[in-house]
Amino acid sequence: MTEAGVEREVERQIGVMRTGAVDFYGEEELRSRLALAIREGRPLRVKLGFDPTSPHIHLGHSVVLSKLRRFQELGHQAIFLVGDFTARIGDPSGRNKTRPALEEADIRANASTYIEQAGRVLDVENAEIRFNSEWMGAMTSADFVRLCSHYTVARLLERDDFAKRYAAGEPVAVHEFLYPFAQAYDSVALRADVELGGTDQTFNLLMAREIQRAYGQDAQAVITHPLLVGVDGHEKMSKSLGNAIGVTDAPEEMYGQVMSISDALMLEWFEQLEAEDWSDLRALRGDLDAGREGPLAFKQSLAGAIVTRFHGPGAAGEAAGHFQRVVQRKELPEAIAEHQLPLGESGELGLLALIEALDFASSRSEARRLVAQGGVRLDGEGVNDPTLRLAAGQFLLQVGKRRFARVTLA
RNA sequence: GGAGAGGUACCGAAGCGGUUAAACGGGGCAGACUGUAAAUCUGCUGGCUAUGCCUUCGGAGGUUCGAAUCCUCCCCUCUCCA
Repeated sequence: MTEAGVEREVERQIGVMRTGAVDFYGEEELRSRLALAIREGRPLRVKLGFDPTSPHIHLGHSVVLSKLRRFQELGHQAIFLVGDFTARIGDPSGRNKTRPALEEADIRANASTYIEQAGRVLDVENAEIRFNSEWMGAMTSADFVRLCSHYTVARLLERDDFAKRYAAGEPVAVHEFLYPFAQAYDSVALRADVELGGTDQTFNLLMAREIQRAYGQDAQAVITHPLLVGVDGHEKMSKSLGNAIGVTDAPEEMYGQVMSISDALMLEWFEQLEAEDWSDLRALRGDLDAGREGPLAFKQSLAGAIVTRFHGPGAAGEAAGHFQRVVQRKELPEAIAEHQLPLGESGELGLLALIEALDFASSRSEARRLVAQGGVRLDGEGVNDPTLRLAAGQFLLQVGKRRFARVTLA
C-alpha cells in the first residue's frame, strides 16, 4: 500500500471509530499506531470488558458491542473481556451506593451466558475471549500494592461518583477505590491498543492509560459511548434497575418494551442505536419532523428495527403483528401458553389460587386486588367475585392487558 | 479514642406512647382515555382459610393495658475532633 493509501485508510478507520462516540482520547497517538499497524498488516488489539454482575446483556451494552463489531469488520482483534475477578470487587462507577459483592458461582454462571449473548452482536468465533481472574487471581498482595503505588488518593477523590457520595455523607468502601486499578491492569495484561466503554467508564478507562505507561507500555486510546437511558426514561439502562431490554428477551416482549417508551426517549434511542441499514428509519424521521407521520408509526418502525437486530426480520414481523393484535385491537394473542392443573380432592380450585399458581400474581392478596380492580377475565368475561371456585374444565384466563393462559383443570 | 447525627415498607421520606399496615413522593400494578404498553386521569400497592386474624419500622431484650415511638445492650452508616 502506498503512503497516501495508508493515510486514506487511517482516516477512513478513524472515522468509523469516531461514529457514535462521545469522546475519543488519544486519537492522535492512535493515528500513528494505526498507520504502523496497516503497513505491517497487524491488527490493533481492541478491548471491551463487562463484569458478569447480571446474567443479561441488554440493549445498552449492545451500543459498545456493536462498536467492537465495527472494529472486527475493520480487521482488528476484538478482545471480549469477562471481568470475573472485578465482578467480585464491584464497580463503583456511576453508583450512589456500594455494589453488593457477588458469589463466585453466580459470576461463573453469568459469564457463560455472556459469551452466548454477546454472540448476537459480536463475531465471537474470531474474538479473543479472556477472563481477568487469569492474571488478577495470580497476582500477589505485594504485586497489587505495587500496582496501587502508581496512582494517588487525591486523584481518585476527583472522581465524580466518589466525590458526590462523599459529599452526600454516603459510605465509600476502600475496595471500591481498588476497582479501577484492577480494570486498568487488565489493559496492561492484554496489551490493549484501544478500549471501548460507556461514558460512565471514562475514569477507569483513562486510568488504564496511566497504568499502562507505568508498566512501560504505550497508552491505549479510549473511545467512550453514550449510555442508553432505560425504558423508564430517566435512569441509565440497567438490569438491576429493572429498566432494561435484554438481548435475549422474547421478540414480542422486546417489541412491546420499545413501544412503551416515551416519545422523547424514542428519538434518543434512535440516535444512539442507529445502524447503516436503518435508512428507512432515517427517512421516517424526516417525515416525523415534517409532521407527515405520527410518533406511533416511527416507534413501531424503531421497535421492528431493534427486534430485527437481535431476532431477525421474521420475528420482528411477528412481534409487530402480536402488538397490533393484542395491544392495539385488544384481541387474543396468536399463541397462548397452555397449562394443566390438577384439582384436589374437593374437585375445584379457587380463582385466586389459580392466578397465583400461574405466577400472574405474587400472592393471593395481590390476585384478590386484581379481581377487585376488574383486571381479571375468564373466557372473555370480567370476573369480580374473588371467592369464585372453578370446577374441572377448560378456561381462558386473562389477567391485566397482557397475561393470558389456557387452563385445563382436571 | 472522644463527641454528635442517623438506620422506617421496592426506593426516597414523614411519624416520635394508642384513632398507624404506618402520611407524602417515586416506582410498580389495575382501570379509564388514547395515536402506542407515550401523555393524562382514577384506584390499588405486607400476608392470610378475610367484615376478622397474623407479621412488619437495623437486631435482641425490657417498661406499659398498649411501642416504629420510652429504657438497656448489640450491629451498621455518616460527620466533626484527636
